Amino acid sequence: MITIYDIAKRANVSAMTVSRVINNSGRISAGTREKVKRIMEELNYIPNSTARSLVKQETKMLSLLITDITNPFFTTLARGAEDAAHQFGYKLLFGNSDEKLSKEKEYVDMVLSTRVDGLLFAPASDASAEHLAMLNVHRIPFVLVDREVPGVEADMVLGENRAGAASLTEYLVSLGHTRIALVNGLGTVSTARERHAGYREALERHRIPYDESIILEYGYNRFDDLDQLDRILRMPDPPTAIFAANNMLAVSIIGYLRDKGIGVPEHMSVVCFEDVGMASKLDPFLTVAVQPAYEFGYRGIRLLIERIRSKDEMERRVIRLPSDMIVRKSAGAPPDRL
Amino acid sequence: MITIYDIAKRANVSAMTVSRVINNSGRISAGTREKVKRIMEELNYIPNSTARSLVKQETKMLSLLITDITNPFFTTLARGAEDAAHQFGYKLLFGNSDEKLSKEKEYVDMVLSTRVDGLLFAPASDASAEHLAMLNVHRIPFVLVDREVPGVEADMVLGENRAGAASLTEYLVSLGHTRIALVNGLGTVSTARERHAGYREALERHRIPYDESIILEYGYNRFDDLDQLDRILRMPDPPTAIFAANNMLAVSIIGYLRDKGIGVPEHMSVVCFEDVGMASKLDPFLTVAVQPAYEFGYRGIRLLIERIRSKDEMERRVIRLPSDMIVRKSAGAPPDRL
DNA sequence: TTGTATGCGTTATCAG
DNA sequence: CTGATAACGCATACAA
Repeated sequence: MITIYDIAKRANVSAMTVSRVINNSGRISAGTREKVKRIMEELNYIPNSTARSLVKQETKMLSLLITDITNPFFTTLARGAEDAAHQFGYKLLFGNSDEKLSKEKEYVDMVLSTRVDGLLFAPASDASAEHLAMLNVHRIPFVLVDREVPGVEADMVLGENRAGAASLTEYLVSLGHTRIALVNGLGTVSTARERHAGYREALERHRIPYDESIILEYGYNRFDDLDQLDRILRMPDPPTAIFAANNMLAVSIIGYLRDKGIGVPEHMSVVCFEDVGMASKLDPFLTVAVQPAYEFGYRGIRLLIERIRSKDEMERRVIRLPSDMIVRKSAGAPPDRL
Repeated sequence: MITIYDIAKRANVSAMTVSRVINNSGRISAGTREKVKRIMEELNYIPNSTARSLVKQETKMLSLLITDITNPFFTTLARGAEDAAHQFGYKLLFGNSDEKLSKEKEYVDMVLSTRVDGLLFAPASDASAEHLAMLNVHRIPFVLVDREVPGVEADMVLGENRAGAASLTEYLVSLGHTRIALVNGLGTVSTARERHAGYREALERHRIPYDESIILEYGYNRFDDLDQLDRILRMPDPPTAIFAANNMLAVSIIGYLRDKGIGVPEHMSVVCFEDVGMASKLDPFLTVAVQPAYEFGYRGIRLLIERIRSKDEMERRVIRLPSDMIVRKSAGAPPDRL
């Protein structure tokens, strides 16, 4: 490996001089600067950032922890995060918790020892508080993205889940639906609670009774126990519409309905939070509330970098990003009205 | 920051003893081991891997460079890579070249200075050879994934593009099509060349004339200049089917046809290489050749780790992964036969 | 079983 | 404008 000493020897200067030209620090005569630069080129020298990190106590690495790398929302978010990081001279370490606390913990341990300069964190659930506490112990700055955690004070980039869910629900109501099922994420995740609140709020506004028996809960990426859905379909007064709290759930639900021969939207209307990536381009079918996923990532990283630079002197910042309802074809009037 | 010296002082041992219990190396009396461990717990000690990397000359970090982070093929590949890396105790640094050589170069420079132990590399084009050469200069092991580069000898995980493309084409032929357009990726990318070869091979096998005027070339992620497509649609004898060389192209083409009021498959059959993620779950519509994307990533990382461990003593390995044709509904008999 | 000296590649500090 | 020295946190080699 070529080091600054190799360069120094060849250039007949000290290692410090080489270091200075690399970092453009201190005054250096044009002559030696050119000479050193030339030799660095010749020898294909590349600074060792490990060594630099050790002395400077910073790695210029940020970490992004998401809960589902196969979900287009998170990959688009990742894209935004990567762009921002790259733009500001940071590298990005990715992690995928799969919505699992155990994987999340392993990942937190990993980044702790890697000494990243900061973390953009999408917590798997409220229980992530414990992992966040570890970050605090070790003074690693972090920004929460997409989800918040009760009791944890931090910079955050969140969606307007409540308003978005209310709009989607009201849209169904405007179509004539009064029996609207909610297939939600787990109650331990803030977005699920907020979407639930928005749903309920819309119902109340229109004096539609809230019925717990048509509220279902699943993990955002694990739609396994279909019996629950089956149960509400077999009710004497089954729902005529389903509000799925995220895209994966919506996709699974529609597949399930298709297998049962239940047409969407003829027999059942379906809307959901989050767009479905390529699917909506291939066939603009699903009516959704789209979140600005790229912005989540981009602004999250920016916030994080500002936090790192300002240490604890900046006051806490929370950004709320609105979602945008896109009406397509998966919801229509309830069948009994036709 | 807590260091091994802090632990050592509290435990009345030397730093080396602490280092030994951390690494389970050398013989240590059960007593001191326990004592040291307890104190590490108390102080929330976490080893500084930057320092460790510097002395051990390895970072336990691998890097994955893909060309499109929004393409489900690559995110699934990434998922496999991450699983493998995690399983073998490596961290994964992600990069996204966007099919652009300039971004690829920046990324290569970055990882070079980060001193990752190895790279899983999906080259943007044949011109990536230059960047690969830089890796060789600095003795960074790498494995090529999805695409190969002429003149570059390396371990690789590739798809059976030729056979897959031939199957897809033959399927169209079996449906009765004889005018089949190919909307391909750039000729500077190995997969595009191989898919083209497979297409041509199938045509020849069935004595169908090969017509260059219905071969189009686009970047895999940039389907902009639609005039080309328009031109072949207006031909006196337009194609009755289109073979899109990747998923993004297929999605764009179908959107374009839809806007023109051309129904798929009634007026035009469309098939493509690569599945379309959620879209195929939401509506199993597109007939495709699916590649085992997860395996690409998982096996790529395994190959890379084996290469790192064996230095240059292992012989070169090339893994070819077959694709699987899934017949859905986007292709049918040519309209003039109905 | 445990400790001491040294070095990994770089930068901060202070001296010249 | 340039250089010598120490330090970052840890592990290797050797000694005790």
